[in-house]
Amino acid sequence: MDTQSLARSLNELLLLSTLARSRMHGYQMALDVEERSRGFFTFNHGTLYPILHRLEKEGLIEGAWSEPGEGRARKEYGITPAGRQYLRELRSEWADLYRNLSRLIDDDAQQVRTSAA
Amino acid sequence: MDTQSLARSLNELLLLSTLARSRMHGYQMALDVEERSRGFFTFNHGTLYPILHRLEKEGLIEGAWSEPGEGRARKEYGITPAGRQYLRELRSEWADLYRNLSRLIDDDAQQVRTSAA
DNA sequence: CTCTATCATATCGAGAGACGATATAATCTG
DNA sequence: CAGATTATATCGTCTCTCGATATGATAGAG
Repeated sequence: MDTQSLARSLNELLLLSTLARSRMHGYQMALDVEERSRGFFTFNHGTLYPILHRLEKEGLIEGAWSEPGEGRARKEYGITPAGRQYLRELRSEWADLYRNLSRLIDDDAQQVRTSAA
Repeated sequence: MDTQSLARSLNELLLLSTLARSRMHGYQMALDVEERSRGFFTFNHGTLYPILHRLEKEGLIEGAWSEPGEGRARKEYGITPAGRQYLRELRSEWADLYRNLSRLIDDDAQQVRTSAA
């Protein structure tokens, strides 16, 4: 496990899984994640945009600026096939992580119960 | 969710839950975590010791050097009551995190399945 | 019509912390 | 005795989050 990149991995997972549901622009992704998680997950703007730029650079998402004249300028993103593949990997990594973590935690809980008895 | 401190939180969880099972020294904790997770979690030494020092400073663990003459000098740690309390909080935080994450992921998986059908 | 709040994107500096490298030394093994 | 392993410690680098700050468009209030 690369613990260093956990935050990055989680942020990417949240954004990509949101984009997998439907195309949308950055600000909307942040609102969507926050709303769907009932406020549990949030995005700082200073975190959000650099991640989107990185994901686009890596070909995992694709962005297109709205036509001038169609209201406020925004960049709408969609997930690419590579992005979907990477999303599957992230999902699997987090499932593995939590599976392994639970096993240790459950062991401990049992241990605590035993030694407290 | 404070995503920045995820790595820190996970590392602390791994170490504290190990110490909750039995007293041991730092190097042994790293081996223990690695062994019990069948190699999934590992600790770099450059990560391990600073964390132990921090946890001790915060009163979550207590260390005592082995008597000189009892073989190789090592520092044996035990978890404090405050440490056990903090461990419970960490467990709960991670359970919350994964519960919230799964909910979003499951939603997406459903969406993907639906749109692929 | 003007003023303010919100929408929307962007970047920068500071700080935190993991990671690999490096150091030190005792002990065990061949 | 030599090399491997045990055991702790620290330092510099690198990555990344986070809060602050900037910019400007648009919508709604008065």
